[in-house]
Amino acid sequence: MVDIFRHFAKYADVTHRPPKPAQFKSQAAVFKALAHPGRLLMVHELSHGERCVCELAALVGSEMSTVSKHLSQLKQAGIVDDEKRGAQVFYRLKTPCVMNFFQCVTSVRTEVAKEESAAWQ
Amino acid sequence: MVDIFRHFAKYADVTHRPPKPAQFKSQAAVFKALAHPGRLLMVHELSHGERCVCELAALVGSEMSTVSKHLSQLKQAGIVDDEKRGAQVFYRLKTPCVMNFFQCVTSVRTEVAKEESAAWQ
DNA sequence: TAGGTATTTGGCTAAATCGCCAAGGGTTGC
DNA sequence: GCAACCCTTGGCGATTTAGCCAAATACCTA
Repeated sequence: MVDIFRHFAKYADVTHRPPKPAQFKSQAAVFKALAHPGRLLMVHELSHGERCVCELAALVGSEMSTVSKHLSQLKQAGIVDDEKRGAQVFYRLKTPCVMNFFQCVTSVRTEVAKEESAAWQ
Repeated sequence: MVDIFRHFAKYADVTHRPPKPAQFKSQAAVFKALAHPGRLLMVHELSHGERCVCELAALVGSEMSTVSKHLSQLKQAGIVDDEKRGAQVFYRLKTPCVMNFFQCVTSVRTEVAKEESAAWQ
């Protein structure tokens, strides 16, 4: 039987934490916030600069209340930050490194698409 | 009124595609596959090398049927690949660049934790 | 103060997800 | 063959998520 904990035990030694995956739950929350086409579109748009809620609502074509909840999720995950100026609330990317994901994800998807098209041959 | 499509129109010009967010749906599927603590733990483990299903099931402490479905999701998203050898099925990371996510996500979470601890002062 | 705009929150229903159990298929070894 | 093991699939109830509407809140202007 292989010792499946050998790598994880090494990790636990470094962090001085029990091998319980609490940090994975926290990290999963970030990915969960990005796991929605509309929210992904908003993040992409925010990479060009800050936007108010009404602009993003028009972009994704949903109710403003829906968009507001999506932005709340992104804020909760630590991906965006908001600032109220007058009657409007402007959102901006908090951690631009999130945009680095897109290149990798795109490569993943193009690889998948390549295989799917090959399956039709 | 601000022209909310100015940036998106530019993007559409480059890609020669309509501004419909079909690619965002595809990308969201990748993030959705990573949006689970158990799957994240498995991906992390697979970054050290290939593992069979029973090893991963013991690692996350779930039924093998549950783990098998999780791995199926990761495979569907193009993140992992599988190979059957004898009675066992080994999974491995297909796109190691996925691991680049973790550093950024960790920075996001530590930033959030910093703010949360500051809120207790 | 009243009215219009911008945003958030609550509530509701439909849909998706999760994890378990049971059942089935494939492989190894006796 | 057949028993044991590895893995996948189907199905089920419980939980979560999505998106709309309505209501509440905050701000600006007249």
